[in-house]
Amino acid sequence: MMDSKYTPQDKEDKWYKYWMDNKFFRSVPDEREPYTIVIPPPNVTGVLHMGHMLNNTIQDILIRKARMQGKNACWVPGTDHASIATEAKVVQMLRERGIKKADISREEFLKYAFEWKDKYGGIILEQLKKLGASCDWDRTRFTMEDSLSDAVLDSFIDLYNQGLVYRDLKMINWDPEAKTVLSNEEVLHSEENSKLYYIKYMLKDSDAFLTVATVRPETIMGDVAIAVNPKDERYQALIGKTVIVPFVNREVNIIADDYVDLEFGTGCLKVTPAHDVNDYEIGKRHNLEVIDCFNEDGTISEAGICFVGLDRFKARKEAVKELEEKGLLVKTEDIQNKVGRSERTNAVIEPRLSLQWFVDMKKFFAKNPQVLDDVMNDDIKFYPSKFKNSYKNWIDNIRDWCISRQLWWGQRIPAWYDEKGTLVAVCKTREEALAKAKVANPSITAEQLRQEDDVLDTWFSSWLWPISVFDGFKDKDNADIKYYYPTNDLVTAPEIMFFWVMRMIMAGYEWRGEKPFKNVYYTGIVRDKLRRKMSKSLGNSPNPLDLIAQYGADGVRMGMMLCSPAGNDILFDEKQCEQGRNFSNKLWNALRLIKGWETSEAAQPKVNAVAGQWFEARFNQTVIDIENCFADFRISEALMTLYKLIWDDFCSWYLEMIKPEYQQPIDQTTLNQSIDFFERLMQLLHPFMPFITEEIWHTVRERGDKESICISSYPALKPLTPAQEQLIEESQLAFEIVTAIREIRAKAQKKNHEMVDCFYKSEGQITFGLFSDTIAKLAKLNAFGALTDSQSGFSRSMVVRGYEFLVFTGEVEKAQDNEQLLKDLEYTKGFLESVEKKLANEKFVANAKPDVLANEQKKRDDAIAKIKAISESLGNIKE
RNA sequence: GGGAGCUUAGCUCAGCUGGUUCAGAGCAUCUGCCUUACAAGCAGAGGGUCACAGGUUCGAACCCUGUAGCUCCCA
Repeated sequence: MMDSKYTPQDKEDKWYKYWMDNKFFRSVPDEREPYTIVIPPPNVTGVLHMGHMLNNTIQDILIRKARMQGKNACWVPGTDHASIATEAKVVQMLRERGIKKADISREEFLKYAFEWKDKYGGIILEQLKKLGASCDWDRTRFTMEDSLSDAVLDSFIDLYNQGLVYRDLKMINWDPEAKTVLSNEEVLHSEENSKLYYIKYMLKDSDAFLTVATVRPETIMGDVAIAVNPKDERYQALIGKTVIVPFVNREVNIIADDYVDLEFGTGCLKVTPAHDVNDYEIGKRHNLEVIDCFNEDGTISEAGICFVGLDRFKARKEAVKELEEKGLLVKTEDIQNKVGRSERTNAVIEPRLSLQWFVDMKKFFAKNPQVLDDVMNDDIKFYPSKFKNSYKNWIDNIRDWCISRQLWWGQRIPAWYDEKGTLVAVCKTREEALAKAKVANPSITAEQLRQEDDVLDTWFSSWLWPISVFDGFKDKDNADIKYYYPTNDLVTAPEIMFFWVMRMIMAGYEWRGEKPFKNVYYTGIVRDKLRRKMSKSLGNSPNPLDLIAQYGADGVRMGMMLCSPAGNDILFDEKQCEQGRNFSNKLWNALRLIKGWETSEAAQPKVNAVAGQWFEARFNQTVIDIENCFADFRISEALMTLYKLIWDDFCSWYLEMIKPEYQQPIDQTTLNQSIDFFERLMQLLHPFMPFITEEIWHTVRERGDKESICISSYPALKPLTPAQEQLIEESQLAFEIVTAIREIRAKAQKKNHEMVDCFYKSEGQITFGLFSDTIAKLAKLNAFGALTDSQSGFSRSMVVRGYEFLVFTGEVEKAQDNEQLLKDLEYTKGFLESVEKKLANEKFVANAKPDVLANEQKKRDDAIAKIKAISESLGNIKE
């Protein structure tokens, strides 16, 4: 006998192994229609978090469904090399072994890095398997492998040759912890509590002073001017005068510049071109010197003269202390200001003037206008479409993309310099570079050439991903890229729109002349019940693997999907997984019921035949509903629709209709029909809950060695016949009647096994179609028929759709039981009144469409009938 | 500061181009059931002035204007 509780743990590993052993997820080009998803490559250092769970569950649902629908489904997995994160891990590993990065060569470092990657880099992919992800693991790619690295270098060189990539000295975002530049997108800005310091700057040869407000006193040593707004009447007389910069006693001028905000602080701005983007601009306008007083690790440099070697935040404290001692600190204010932090290290970003490589985005879009256009005209469709706005807004205000990073882990930029540091060539090999260099300088030798030290941004690899995973750079016309590209769907979080989505689209048009995917589905962000984003630092994120262990992957998948409408954040609550687990158990018990039946030779009873016809109709109807949901990526709605079909229609109605008396056998026809339904329900459900559906599919019927539900044929779409439509219509009336009778039984405190009689008035006007016997069975009736004079005894009455029924419960009905009827009567009268008012309105009759009008008339007639029935019913009770 | 979006039941959300009893679903709640598939369950029930104020219309959750509150993106 099967256990009454489903235990997923032992089943899930078994089936994943079965799928892998039989290579069901393998895809190679053939004559079928392809359906392709490339995974947005997770960070190789990463471990599975709730965001991944959601994201990959959706991808798996899409890919499994496509696979069952006969498409050649290909889901390409892999990871990106995550330069900053991985480099930090490797440095840490080296430190543990007593090795300093500074003491080893670049080549040695990379050897260690690959060693680390081989050892720890696959964790997240293994975790995806626990989730049930049906990736083609033979296609697993990594952004640092040779073919993909070549693609990165080739595309860099290509862009350089077109003038789309350039090197320039600019203010950039510096991460002093990772000691590298970051792109704008990798900097997160948020409001933080800071202090605003009001500091005296003495006028030269005078006791007078200016008060300057700043949040960054540690940059005073880099001050080269004080700026005021030219319109600021307070300071007109001072423009052109000289002040003394504290600490360094530098003499600087008071200048006038429109940028200065009259309202902020005192209206006087200290200008530090090396350490602020706006100051840098002011400096350019006024030809000011740039004094960089920081080192790359955020400590004060020699150029700072004071506080040399101190960390910038310690220097700030020291500076404030010293200013106070010198009497130069006027006051301190608490303020909130925007602070930029590194997405990776959380270090406060330091604006820094630096020579870096950039992609000229405006020029790129001018060359590839489809990047914007094809999203706006839905050639690439965004779900939900509201994200088109953000996309456009971002492109309209685009800034150049900084792609160089001061790291070793990554593709080294293929640029070559001579001994003076002049760029002489952009090409892959030293030999090529030498040939190019010789054109300008015939005497140059290979040894004199120096390759760029910096590597390319990880995102400069992953934007090529939809092409490079199919080796579309190495061999432009290979069979894979021709077959799988463009891919179908990209599933990712909205915050990734600029990192991946837009850049993948850019790369797609630039190198393939074709979009990389047809649809982009943006998932919500996973938050906790309090709407806080799940994060490691808050500790509010459950460990996904623990959840899987507790509820089963199926339960967790279902739990996540039930509450994630497209584009809405999901407020994760373990209760949802519980709901998923409960559903698994429901399925399990349905299986138990069916497997427990003995069969008889008896012919199929009519009730069972009707049940079969009805469920077939409901099934077809739901398949269509689900398909429509999928067409709009309303995946959670698809699941809910299916959930209700299985729980309500199949378990609560269908199985109850056909269930034989206790320990009685069932006829073979009904059993076959039920197994058939069950099997098809499991197929519909398989994309959502792959494991339990496989288990049931194998249990409910004998299967061969290499058979699997995951490669079985998804139920076909069959439009409903008029007869089926009618059957569903009839069933709804029948169910209403059953529910009403059950309610009366409950009120009359009838035990489940106690049978009652039910008779209806209005004979001839009401028909139950094929459902008379079904009603009797489900409502536990002895007799069900038209009311005649022969019935006697105590009864309760009920009204369904304007028809009156008497349920003979054998007990006296109390007055309080009328309440519901009275309420009903009142409501219906009010309803009738509003309908009649509408119909009496000449303008309504004149303007409304004919079908609307007809409907209102029908509503009126129905209401009148209902009022009559209720009144009669109330009359009965009084007697 | 610029842009986008949201506000419907206790919670999370559906509600497409105004008109089917349109005010819905799931969860939660309440009541009664240990009925031999399932208490991780069964059967029933209650619950909303559709943020607020105006307007358009025969008719508004839906369209328009304003107000309040919230969220996100960008600077």
